[in-house]
Amino acid sequence: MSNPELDHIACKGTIRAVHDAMDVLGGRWKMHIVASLRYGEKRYSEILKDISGISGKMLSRELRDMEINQLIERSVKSTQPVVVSYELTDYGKTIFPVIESLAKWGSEHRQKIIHTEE
Amino acid sequence: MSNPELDHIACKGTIRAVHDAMDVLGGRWKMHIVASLRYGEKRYSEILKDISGISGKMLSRELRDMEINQLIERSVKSTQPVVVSYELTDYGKTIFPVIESLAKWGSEHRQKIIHTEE
DNA sequence: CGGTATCCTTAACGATACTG
DNA sequence: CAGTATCGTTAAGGATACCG
Repeated sequence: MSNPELDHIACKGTIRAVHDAMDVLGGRWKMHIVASLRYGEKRYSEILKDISGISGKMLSRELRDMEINQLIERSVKSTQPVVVSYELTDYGKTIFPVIESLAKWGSEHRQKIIHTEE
Repeated sequence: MSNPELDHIACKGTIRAVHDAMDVLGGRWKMHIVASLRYGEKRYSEILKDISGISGKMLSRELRDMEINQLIERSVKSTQPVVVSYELTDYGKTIFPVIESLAKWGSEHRQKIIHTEE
C-alpha cells in the first residue's frame, strides 16, 4: 500500500509544517513559558521562579517575542508598585496539544532513562 | 473547581517534563530529522535534500546525537561505494505524536499568517 | 517589581576544503 | 557517497549594574 512518491510529498509537507512551528516555538524557553502559563496568568517573577535555569534577560526577551507573535498578552496594573502579568491568548492556547504531547513524551523519556540507569 | 496549589504542582511537573523532552529533542533540527525519517529509512544525502537549510556538518552532528540517544539507527552496507542509511528505532517512533501535533500547529499557524497577510 | 543596558563568554552554525 | 577538519561569523546566553 505504501507509495514512495506520496510518502515523499507527505514528508516534505510535515517538514515544512514543523519548520513553520519552530519559527515561532523554537528556542530553549518558549515551550517552558507556555507550560508555565498553562493554568492562567502569572507575573514576571512567578514565571522566573517556575522555570529554573532561565535568566531575567532571556525571559523578557522571549516574552516580548511571544507577545509580538500574539501568543501571550501582557497587562500592566498601575498600582504602586506596578504589577505586570502575562497570560496566553486564545491563539496561544492552541499550543496546548503540542505541550501535552511533548510533556507526555518527556516524562516517559525520563522513566526510560531512570530504568536503564544512564 | 480550580485549585491554585494543585495547579502549581501540575505546572511544575509539565515544565519539568517539557524540559526533559527538550534535552533530547531540542535544537533546530532534531524534529525535522524525525519528520524526514517518518516513512522509513533514508540515506544521508536524502535527508540533506529533505531539510532545506541544514548544512552537512549539522546533519551529521545531529544524527550522531540521536544515535547516541537511541532514537535512530545507522546502518552501513559495505558495497562500493558505501551506502549509509538511517532509520528511527521503535523508541524513536514514539516521537510521532509530538511531531504530529507540532506539524498540525505549524500548518495552522501558516494559514493564520497568510490570512492576516503578515 | 519588572525590567533595560552593557559586557563578556560560549555555543551554534555555515562554507570550504579535504578524505576513505 | 558520507562524512571530518578547519576556520570564521553570528547568535545565545549569563552576570552584573542600573532605572522608573
